[in-house]
Amino acid sequence: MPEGHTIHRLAADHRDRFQGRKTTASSPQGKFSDSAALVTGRPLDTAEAHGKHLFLGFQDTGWIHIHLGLFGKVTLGGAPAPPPTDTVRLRLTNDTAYMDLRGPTTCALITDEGKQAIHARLGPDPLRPRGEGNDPETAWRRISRSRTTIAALLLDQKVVAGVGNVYRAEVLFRHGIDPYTPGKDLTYAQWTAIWADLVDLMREGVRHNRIDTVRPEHTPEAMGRPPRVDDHGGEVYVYRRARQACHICGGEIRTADLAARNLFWCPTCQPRGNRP
DNA sequence: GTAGGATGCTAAC
DNA sequence: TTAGCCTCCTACG
Repeated sequence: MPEGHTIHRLAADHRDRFQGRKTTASSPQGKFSDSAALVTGRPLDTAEAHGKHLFLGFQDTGWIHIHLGLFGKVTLGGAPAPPPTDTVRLRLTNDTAYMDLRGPTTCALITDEGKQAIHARLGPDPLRPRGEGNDPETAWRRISRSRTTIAALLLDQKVVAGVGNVYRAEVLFRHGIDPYTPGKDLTYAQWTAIWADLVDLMREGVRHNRIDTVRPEHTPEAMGRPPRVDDHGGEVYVYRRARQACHICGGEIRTADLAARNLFWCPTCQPRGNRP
């Protein structure tokens, strides 16, 4: 399931399996058939991610722009590909590999200009190379003059690209910051620490293809507690742990609706007073 | 078998 | 602020 780390991992996986090789594209489900026909027979030049957007570049054809949304899923495997099911929006194959895309919000063939327009409306991405505006200062310019809560700002892709509901909850917990703190009340030091942490956490997420945020000293083993299993694959402090005990203080994790998303936090470890 | 959610986002009110 | 989109999985009868 897709936050930025998933998409950057997919870009790398596509480069490994498809780059420089003739690709066959099809749309068993039908909605991408015309564009698939244009791509078929072309080699993949490159694959790139910005936030939660994936771009697959095909020689002389353009870019397949993919956004997984909440449900979208990519399956990668070796040849021969199994018979596609009727929900497969896009299938890519070559001699040795296949990719199936299901349920995306977006799967469209776009031009260089179209791609530029998407980059232009996205904020800096902790997983992209630093420089040319892709840095914490660019985000800070918006955050530091916003009355919106830091929890909402972190999910705003124009402010930071790639952070989703899990990283939002976890990074705020790791820095002891009340999610309802207005952006303008955050200190620059707090923000640069959050950014640096996102860089580390999300790189780790790309490497392991899952979200782990619990520091070594807080693992169940280190705390002398029984092992735990979070049902979304990674080890986390607060995400989807409403009404359970905080791993650090033992208090109850809280949840609330914030801008139509589920927010999780520990009111003890992220106190309201913990503001400048 | 079916309802309801889920790591997302946008257009329209 | 809400409805709508897209799919899969779990919990509950």
